[in-house]
Amino acid sequence: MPLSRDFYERDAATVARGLLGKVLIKDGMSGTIVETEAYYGEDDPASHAFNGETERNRVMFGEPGRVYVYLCYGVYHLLNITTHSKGRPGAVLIRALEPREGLDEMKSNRGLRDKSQLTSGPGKLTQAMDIDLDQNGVDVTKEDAEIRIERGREVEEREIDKSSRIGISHGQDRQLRFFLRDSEYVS
DNA sequence: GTTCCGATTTTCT
DNA sequence: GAAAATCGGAACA
Repeated sequence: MPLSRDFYERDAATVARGLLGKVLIKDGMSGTIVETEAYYGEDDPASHAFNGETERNRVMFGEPGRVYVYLCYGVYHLLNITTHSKGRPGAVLIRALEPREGLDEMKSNRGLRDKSQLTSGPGKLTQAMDIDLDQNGVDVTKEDAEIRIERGREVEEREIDKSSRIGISHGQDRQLRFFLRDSEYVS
């Protein structure tokens, strides 16, 4: 059973923390989420929503629990899940996974054999799972959705570490990156 | 082992 | 015209 919409209809940092240990599923491939980042709206200069709604970031302004995919540096797709509520932009960037099922297909998609390199970064995991703009707007709370997120194991507070977000030039003061301290798959 | 650089596209100034 | 939520390969040590 996918997580319900209530799960996503909360503060972005709360959702980012809560997603650690959950399982991302697509096309028979799956992985445990081990690293996330929270993004807000008009008060967050690092967020795509900072300068208001555009065609690209529209889904961030819609209902929570949806996939927001966009192209980074014109090369890599990055996977986010929307949070907060309709009209209040927010999203969680999925930065890294620990591969669980469908390893052969992920290796094929990445052209790699090394398991630890399969999904240890936001651009890598979308390549491994074959995620691109086609998945933008998918509702991850639906049982038959192309991309789903289900309950994995419960994560203890002591397993979680946090830091500043990566690859941004503004808003580095806030500790909005969350990851499993001992995971080998963190970027 | 580390550091540097290019790819490529959307958005905003 | 520049910057952006990245990655992998090349160059060097």
